[in-house]
Amino acid sequence: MADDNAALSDRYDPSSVEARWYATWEERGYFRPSGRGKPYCIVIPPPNVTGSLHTGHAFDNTLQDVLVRWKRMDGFNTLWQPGTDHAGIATQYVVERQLADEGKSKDDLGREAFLARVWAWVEQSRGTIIGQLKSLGASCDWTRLRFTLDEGLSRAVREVFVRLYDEGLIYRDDYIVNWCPRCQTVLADLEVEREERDGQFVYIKYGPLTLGTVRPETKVGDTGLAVHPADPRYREYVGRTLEVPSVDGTITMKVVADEAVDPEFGTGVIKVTPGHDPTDYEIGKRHGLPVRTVIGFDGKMTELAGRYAGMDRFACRKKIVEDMQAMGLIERIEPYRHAVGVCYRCKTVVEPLVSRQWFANAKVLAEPAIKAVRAGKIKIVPRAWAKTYFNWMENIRPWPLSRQLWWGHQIPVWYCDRDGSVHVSRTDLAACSACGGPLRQDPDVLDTWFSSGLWPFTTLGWPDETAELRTFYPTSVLVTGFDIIFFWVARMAMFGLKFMGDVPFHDVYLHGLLRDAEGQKMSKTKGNVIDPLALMHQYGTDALRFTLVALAAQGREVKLTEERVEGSRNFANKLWNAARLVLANLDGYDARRAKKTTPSLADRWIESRLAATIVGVRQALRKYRFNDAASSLYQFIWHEFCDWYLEMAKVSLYRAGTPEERLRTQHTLATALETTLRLLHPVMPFLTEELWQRLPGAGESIMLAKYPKPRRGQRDPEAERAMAGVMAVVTAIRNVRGEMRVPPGATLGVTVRPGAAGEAALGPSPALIESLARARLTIDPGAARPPRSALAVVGTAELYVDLGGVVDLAAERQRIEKEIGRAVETIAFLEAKLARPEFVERAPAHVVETERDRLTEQRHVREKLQASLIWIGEASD
RNA sequence: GGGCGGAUAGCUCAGCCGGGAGAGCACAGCCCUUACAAGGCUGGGGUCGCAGGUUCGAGCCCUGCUCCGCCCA
Repeated sequence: MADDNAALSDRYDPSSVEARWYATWEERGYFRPSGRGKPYCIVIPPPNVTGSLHTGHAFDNTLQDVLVRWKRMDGFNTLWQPGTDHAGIATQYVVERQLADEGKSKDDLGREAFLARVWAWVEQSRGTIIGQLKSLGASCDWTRLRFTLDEGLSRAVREVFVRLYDEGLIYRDDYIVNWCPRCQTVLADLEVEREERDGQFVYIKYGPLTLGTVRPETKVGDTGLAVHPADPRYREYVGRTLEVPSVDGTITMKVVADEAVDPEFGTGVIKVTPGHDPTDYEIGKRHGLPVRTVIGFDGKMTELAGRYAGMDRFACRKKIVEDMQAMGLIERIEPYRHAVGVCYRCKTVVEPLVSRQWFANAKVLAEPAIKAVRAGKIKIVPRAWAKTYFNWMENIRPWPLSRQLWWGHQIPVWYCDRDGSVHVSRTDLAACSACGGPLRQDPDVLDTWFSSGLWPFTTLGWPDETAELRTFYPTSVLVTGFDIIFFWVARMAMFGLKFMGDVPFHDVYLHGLLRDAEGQKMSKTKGNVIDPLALMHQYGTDALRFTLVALAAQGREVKLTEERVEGSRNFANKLWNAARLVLANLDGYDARRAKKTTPSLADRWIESRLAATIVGVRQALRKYRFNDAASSLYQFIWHEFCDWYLEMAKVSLYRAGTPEERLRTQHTLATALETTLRLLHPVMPFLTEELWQRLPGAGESIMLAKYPKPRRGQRDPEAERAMAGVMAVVTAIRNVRGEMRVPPGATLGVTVRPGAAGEAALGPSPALIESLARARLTIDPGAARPPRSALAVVGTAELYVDLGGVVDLAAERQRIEKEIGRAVETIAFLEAKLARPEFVERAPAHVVETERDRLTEQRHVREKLQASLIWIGEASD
């Protein structure tokens, strides 16, 4: 092993490590639940099988892997359930576009051939995605991989549909819905995005009235006019029927009064087009206005549009305005920027249309889901999102379930055309149970979120009562982006409570969304997508993972930059090299003998700091404060272990150490590093395993090792205090060196004059200070300041740094004056604070005490520094 | 229209229960000191968006305002 270690490169090379360890872990079955301990379960947010994963997925899955690896090491019976989502409309759209590139449409192929084509794509995409997750180090139990269209999950979908139908919670209705003319399907409100578009606000004359509209083409679908009931301007028209000249002759329109009209907007009059606007649909219902469908499912004007029939809706908009202008029906036209609804997949402007669809009564389902969050049975982290959840859930609207797609779970409903009966069934039906006539299955499929809403229990086996379901439901935590609270989190909460009688997860951790450096959402069309594989390849998977964990502050935007990943790569390299140093110095190390030796101040200090880090990291993970965990680890490893402890260890290893001290140092090096690797493993699994395996006494895998636990008595406040003193002295000497431009190579003579506090810490540690500060120390309580020396004040001690013949008195004066300035400022602040009786009387005693101590110390510092100025004055004479 | 965020160093962002503000990167100076130049040491840099209020004390709590962003209708 020593030979291996000697051969360690001075740079960490992830490529030679990652694939090897992942394959080993998977082969040995480490990702499967151990079957021992309390259950801990995360179900993966199933990625859409629409291609490959982006950095946002890497983010989401890294956080899950951190939790899962941590809990697994902590002795839980851990399951990370993987799978993918068929993603109805999204996947169908991707494949349709592929076909379009070949000059074909899905209708050319027909339903069956098209679906075969989608399946082929799915196989490919799914392989890519799983490969990416494995590259990321995701410790999912791949033997349990699921897909929303799997036989079992499909059975669950039917079961749910039938039960809800039987309870009257699923029903068929004619209603105005969002229609995507490109995808040829209904969309739920959630699936419609708003986009700002430039348009025109056209003021049209309707007989004696004038009104503004952004959709003049729907004029031929108008069946009424509406005003606000309290609007005095139009009171006389309410209830009247107007004969108004229009593009297609004269039409009669009833004027109604409705609260929904905003009298401030436009002229205060609106045209009512119940067939093409949700608000108008409601108004029409209230006042008995008929629905006139003038735009069809293809986005073209219908027969009812008269001479515009067959025209595209946007072409018609232009034409109708021209026609009305020619007829003098347009009063004026204003440019107008407004938000239009577009399909969330293909960005086509949606058309509100009345059609017959299947709906779920979301209001009834939502109630228990609201209560569960209120009662704390589901804990949303960060808490602020609970408000958003309530806001939506309390105003939830019927959920349109059917989609006019081919890809997905076909709705388990059969119609008999002979007797008009409707049959809802768990199993396929062939003949009408009533009349024996042939049946026709509803051609539509279910909203993709209908099946993903069942994910936490269908992946565990439901509707069968499996052992996994009993063990792992409710799952422990759901980790996902805040953008799918409504789409997914809310639906899982509803379905879980409905069908399992319990919440689907105890915690929901909602993270921000990954953005590029400019804060832009990553998208393929913008070309700003960062490929996770490319980053992993260039910087190492652990570096990417560390970066993502460090960025996971509980905000809304997570801005990823390559520089950040580079920094993490450097961090990995730092740890790699620290381990090299440790490994290169373990010759003759014997753990059993080493344990009997006495730890030095440095040993006690690093052990205490490590204990503090363990507490900090565990606490951060428990609270899903991933970035805090990352910075604790970074701070400890780089700035405490490497910057200080390793440098101090060199002293006893190379210079001042007795054999026993050397042994003890080896022991601390080995154990502290070993513990640190375990503590870091969930974040950087590959590097930690690779190094851990090289340490003496390593086991089978770091994955099976215990996660570090805090133990009573590990903190050593005395050692931390003493080390703080040593570090302050070292820093002060280095400071003088830096400010006075003394070359780092030169050894400085330093006389220490301990002050009132005694600086007891200096006693056992001059060798440490000498080494770390490259100085030769003389400790003398009675020392006078030698000529040609600079002064540093640490606490109540004075350090005289001998600068040989080269002291630049002007530079020294400048340096001292700067420090006096700082002390004077602090003193003034503290004096003012302590002079106020309110502070002294009302602030807690310990706060007052601390401030008094600081004042005393700062006064002392100022005094010494001022004396130094006098000394400089004399010396320069 | 309703709701929710954000505004802190040049940049990107942390900052928990109120006790003189931190990190990474960037910047400046000195160093190839045998773990690491993907490095070391040192340093400069802040009216915590604005205005009030509560408090002995406010980046943090309250009110109002300005600007930016997101969600819902």
